[in-house]
Amino acid sequence: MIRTADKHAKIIEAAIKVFSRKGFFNARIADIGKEAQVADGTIYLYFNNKYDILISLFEEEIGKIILEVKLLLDSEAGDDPRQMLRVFALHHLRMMDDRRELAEVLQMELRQSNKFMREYRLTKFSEYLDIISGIVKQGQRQGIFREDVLPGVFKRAFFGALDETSRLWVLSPDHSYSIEETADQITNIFINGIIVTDQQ
Amino acid sequence: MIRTADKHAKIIEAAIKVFSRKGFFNARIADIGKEAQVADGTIYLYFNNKYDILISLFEEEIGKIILEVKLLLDSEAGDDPRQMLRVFALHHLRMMDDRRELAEVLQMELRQSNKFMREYRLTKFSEYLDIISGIVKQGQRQGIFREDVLPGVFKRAFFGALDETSRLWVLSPDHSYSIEETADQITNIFINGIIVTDQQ
Amino acid sequence: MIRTADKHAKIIEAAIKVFSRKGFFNARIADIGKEAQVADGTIYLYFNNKYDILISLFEEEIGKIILEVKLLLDSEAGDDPRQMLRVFALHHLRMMDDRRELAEVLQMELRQSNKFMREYRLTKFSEYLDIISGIVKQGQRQGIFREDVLPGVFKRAFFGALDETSRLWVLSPDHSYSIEETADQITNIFINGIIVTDQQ
Amino acid sequence: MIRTADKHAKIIEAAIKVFSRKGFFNARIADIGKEAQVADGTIYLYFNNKYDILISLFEEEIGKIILEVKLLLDSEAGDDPRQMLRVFALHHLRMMDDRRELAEVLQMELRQSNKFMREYRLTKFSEYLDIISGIVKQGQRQGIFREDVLPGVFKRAFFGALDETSRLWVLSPDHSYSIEETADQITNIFINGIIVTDQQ
DNA sequence: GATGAATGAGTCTTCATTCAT
DNA sequence: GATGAATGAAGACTCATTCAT
Repeated sequence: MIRTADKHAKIIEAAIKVFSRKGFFNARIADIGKEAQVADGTIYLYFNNKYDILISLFEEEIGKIILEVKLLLDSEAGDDPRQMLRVFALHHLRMMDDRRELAEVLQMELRQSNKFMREYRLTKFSEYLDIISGIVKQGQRQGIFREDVLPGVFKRAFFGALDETSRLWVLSPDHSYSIEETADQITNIFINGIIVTDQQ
Repeated sequence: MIRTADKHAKIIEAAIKVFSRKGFFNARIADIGKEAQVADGTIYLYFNNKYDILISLFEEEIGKIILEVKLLLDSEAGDDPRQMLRVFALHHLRMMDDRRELAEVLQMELRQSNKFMREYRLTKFSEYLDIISGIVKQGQRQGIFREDVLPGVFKRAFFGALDETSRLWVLSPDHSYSIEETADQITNIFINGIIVTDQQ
Repeated sequence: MIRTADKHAKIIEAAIKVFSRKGFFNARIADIGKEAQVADGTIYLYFNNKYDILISLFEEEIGKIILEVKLLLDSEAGDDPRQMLRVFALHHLRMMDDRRELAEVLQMELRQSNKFMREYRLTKFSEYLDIISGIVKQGQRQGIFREDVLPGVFKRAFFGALDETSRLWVLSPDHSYSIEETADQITNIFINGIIVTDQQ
Repeated sequence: MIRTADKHAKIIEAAIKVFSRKGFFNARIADIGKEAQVADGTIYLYFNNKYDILISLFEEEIGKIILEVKLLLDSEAGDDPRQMLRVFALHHLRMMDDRRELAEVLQMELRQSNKFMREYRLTKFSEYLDIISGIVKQGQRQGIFREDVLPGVFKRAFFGALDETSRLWVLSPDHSYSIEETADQITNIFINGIIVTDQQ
């Protein structure tokens, strides 16, 4: 039914707003209900419990981001892994800037969840990080990136750099530097850091 | 009094253990009391409330880390900003590996706190990050690092990379790569990323 | 309509199963709906509320039992009040054994209901007990039972003895004694207890 | 500490009142707290949960009753099992009459509990019933009661008769017959029912 | 200073009941 | 008549904090 899909989405949207405002633990189910304009009990028709809302939110929203970034990589990065990293970084920072509330939730709650809801396994998040290591591996096959770079370390370092940087805007929304500038800065550092140079 | 100092420290230590095990919100004051072998009420002789324990923990422990890393930079890095970044990275990862429980607390709770306890201002954390930007600035003055690198962006990117990487061990303590190897990987990426090269 | 009667009966049957399994208070309307294969809302077309299901169940099922036992008394007990008590006891215990689920509901819920749903007056239950006192009175008129026996006390004592005894099977369905044996034991005690003897 | 014992007892007393008034399921913890003049949370310092209050209540109160009746049997019944049954019946009915609220709770809730809190095993209740079968066995050894009477059936029948009868007063406190009269009636029936007579 | 019993506000979750379809 | 999605009141239980000892 259309109703059903509607309400599920409305609740997730409301939860993003409320969690971003108060944090997961300080948010009350009643807050989400009010924001989504449904009764408290209705939430439990779509989610098992409060944790389940957070987990669903993570998986669904990160799922959307993955689709977006993959589309963008296909259409705008060609086959150049340097360009791909640039596209990934720019998309990540833009998304974090456009969807401020979602960004806050991801930054604040994802880590806790990783630990306390281990049963759920944040599979989508892993998938997101694996896009980065995939790019690195491709670049290594193409002889563009150094062979000694560990993709599994790089993906975390690159994501960590982007994530920590974007917190700047989430916390203080008046950028001193533009998103594009920052994305360039970071991507340049990482590309220069792993590119094969003549003298080496 | 020495006793007093004793108990304050005992409570902080206990809080680190309990918060790392359960997270701040799931931890009960009673848990900390039991772990520290003091009565619940005693905790309120040393801290204003539950939040205050977390904030004090942050400031004091990060304060210690700052002292350690500054000492190390003085004694082992000479005047070379590349070496300084290497020392910083290695110290950070070692510390996160040695003090696993503290590492978990910092990684899980620092972000939430940044937002919800704004009044407290995590001044020590800022100070810690500023060590990185200080190194970059020095390197730029020495003509070793590129002028166009923004120290304020770099410090966050570098810290983010280290932080995200170290989560690997916190979550799955059986490293596949050694700490030294990883510290080298990351430092190399960042140094290569910002170093002044001949052709430029 | 036959359909209607059908559904009313289906719901009562389902309620017996569910109440016996979980008890009245722990049973959910949804459980009954699922068991009866009707929607939750449908139940409210046939009953005013949850209590009403229980009360209807009592009155209807006890009504059936009364009809059965009266038929049996007519056909098998002749005019002998001793035989009548025997028939009553045997029928009661057999019924409790055959309809285990109904037995559980009666034993567990009848007492609570007596108190909290006073408005409803368990008239059928009173009628059932009055069969016993009727037998006693007849026996007294016939000079078989002692005049000083109070039928109003006897009916409760006799019913209580049967009821409490039958709980043995409801709780632990593997009898050590047969139903007939037990019915005889109890009836003998009560008949011997009130019969007019030569020496008295 | 005396305080502790005090509060535990106060809560049990309050629970008896509240449960007798509203029944276990309709009673709210807040009701008990108010009645006992303690905060809701305090109740959870002395009991694990709502069920635990009921179970504790059962075990403790039945424990007291057992002590009383055993004392009475020792002091007033001599060695005559007929007299012992009489004493038991009289004590039971008197107690049910004197402690009306406790009586209601026992009559209304004991059966449900038997089923739903099986884990707890109502050991004290079993012990209480075993006093009856003990008397019967003694009477059989003395040649006063018939050998073919099954003590395990008798104990339930006798208790059931007393229990069901006493509900008369609990529900409608204005007796038409005195307690002594009723106790005599029932005991006579049961004694006559199982006594060895000359002709047998 | 130290204790820990007591407090009671706060919240997730359940579920009987309703009503638009 | 039948449905079942939606409602929202209700209540068991937790736990940070206090304060008399």
